[in-house]
This record gives sequence, structure tokens and C-alpha cells, in this order.
Amino acid sequence: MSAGKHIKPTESELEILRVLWEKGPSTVREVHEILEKSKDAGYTTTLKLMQIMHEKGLLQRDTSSKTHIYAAAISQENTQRQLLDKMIDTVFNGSASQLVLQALGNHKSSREELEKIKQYLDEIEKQQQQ
Amino acid sequence: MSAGKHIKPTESELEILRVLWEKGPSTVREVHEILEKSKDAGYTTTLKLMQIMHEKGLLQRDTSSKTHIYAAAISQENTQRQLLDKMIDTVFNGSASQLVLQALGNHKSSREELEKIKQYLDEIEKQQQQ
DNA sequence: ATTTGTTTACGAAGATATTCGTATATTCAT
DNA sequence: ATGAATATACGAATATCTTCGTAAACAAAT
Repeated sequence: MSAGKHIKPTESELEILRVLWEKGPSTVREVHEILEKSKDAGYTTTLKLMQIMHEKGLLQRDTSSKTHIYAAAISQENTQRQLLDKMIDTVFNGSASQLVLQALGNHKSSREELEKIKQYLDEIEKQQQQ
Repeated sequence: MSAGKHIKPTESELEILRVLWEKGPSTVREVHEILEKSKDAGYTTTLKLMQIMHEKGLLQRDTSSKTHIYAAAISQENTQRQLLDKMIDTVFNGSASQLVLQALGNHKSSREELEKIKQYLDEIEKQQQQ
């Protein structure tokens, strides 16, 4: 079974998760130095957030050495799916395709990406025929 | 010019906006009676929320009669676009197509809807060729 | 006119999220 | 060993969101 059901990371928590998903297990200092670039918060703020996230079960941590190592406890894919589902529900009245059209319309997707999507659509249609 | 740039309705505010988008201008009572079905909050809670939303510029209101009439001050489409853009940014690392694949994969879309999306993709590709 | 019901206005409590100061512990270089 | 640098822990201030109680204004019915 997957990590959690009702995950709902906050804005700040998501920023931290993104760093950990990208970089893998990291110290507070490492995470903080990346966040600092785009955000302006003190070191202890990042620390506190990560501690709370650990309490909530959003992060794992390794305390075997003095400097703790944190890692995401929930997968990026699961989190994306959950947040997306929720957005479809609450913002797009349950219509995934409405969201898709909106997403495609407002972002220049590369030809390659569009092809990938079309192939995917074909697959889905085939499956539905069975 | 359009209503606002950095709109960021909260969870509760979004519920109210959805009602107003669907039903058009309404009284607090009308909105509340719909919210009551799925939520459990008092009347004055809804009132207060709508008052605050008016202060924030999310709602317009007509106070010409004793019972005020509220209406959404931001369009559904704009709001959807903004929230979607933000999600693409913060959750999908800027990749709209990644979001699209995720959305299509996890929701049973009707054949019709899928066709619509494919047609749309074709149009986009044609435009890109020019 | 008095009561009854509905509405808005106001203020404040409760919940959650974000921020940081300060204390304590640990490491490392001297 | 002492001091400087860095880490965690803790508590609390601040901000924002959500909730509701209560009062005042108003309308309609009796």
C-alpha cells in the first residue's frame, strides 16, 4: 500500500518536498540553501518545518549522526495524483478533460510532448474498446 | 482590465465561488443553503466569508435592497487558469504535459471527451507548423 | 406598537501555518 | 581544555483562515 491517504502538504511543505524529491536525502542545511535562493526565511524556520513534517509523517529522518538526514516519505507521483485529483474536484467540477484542455491551451508544449500525449490517448481508447 | 492578478482563493472561498459561478448572483442565504448540503457550518460563517471575499475583491455586491446580492468578481476560467498554472509550477515542475498525462491516466474520461482532446491536440500541432 | 423572523455588522475565539529567538548539545580547530 | 561554529530542540510570537455568538437594523404579521 502507498504511503498515506489524506496528505495535504502546505505551500511551504511542498517547497521542501520538491527539493528532497530532486536531490534525494539531504540535511536541513542543504535544503535551506536551496530554498534561500527563491525565498527569504531563516535557517531555524526551515529546520522547524522539516521537524514538523517528520512528525506528520511527510519526511523520514536518519538521526544516526549528529547532523540529521531527511528524506521525503511520500512519493512525488502519489502526491501529484492526490493534489491533482483534488483540483479536478474542487476547481474543475470533476471534469478531468476540462482541466486537460485548459492545461494544453495555456502552455506551449513541445511537439514531442504533444505526440506523447496523443499516443497515450490512443492507448486509452484501445483499452476502452475491450 | 481583469479582476485581479494574484488571486488565491482559499478552500472555503472556492466553494462559495463555485456556487456563484453556477447559480449566478445570489444572496447569502441561497449560497448557504447549497453549502449546507455538503458542509456543516453556520449561516453567519458563510456571511462572514462572503463579506471578507467582498473586501478582498473576490465578490461584488449589490446593497440596494436590504438583502444583499453577491456575485463572483473573478471569472471561473481565469481562476482555473491561475490555479492550474500555479499547480503546474509548484507540483509538476513546470511541465504541463506531465500534468496532462497524470490527469488522463487517473480518470476515466469518456470516449467523447478523449476525442475532443485529440482534436484539440491536432489543432495545436497545425498552429505550430505555421 | 409589539412581536417574530431575517439580515447585516462586529468582534473575538479556535485552528493551522509560518516565523524566529534562545538555549542546549556537539564537533572541530586551536 | 577552551572557544568558535554548527546542529537540534523548544517555545512562543505572528499571520491567516475558519468559525460562531451577539447585537443592531429592518421588515412583515399580528
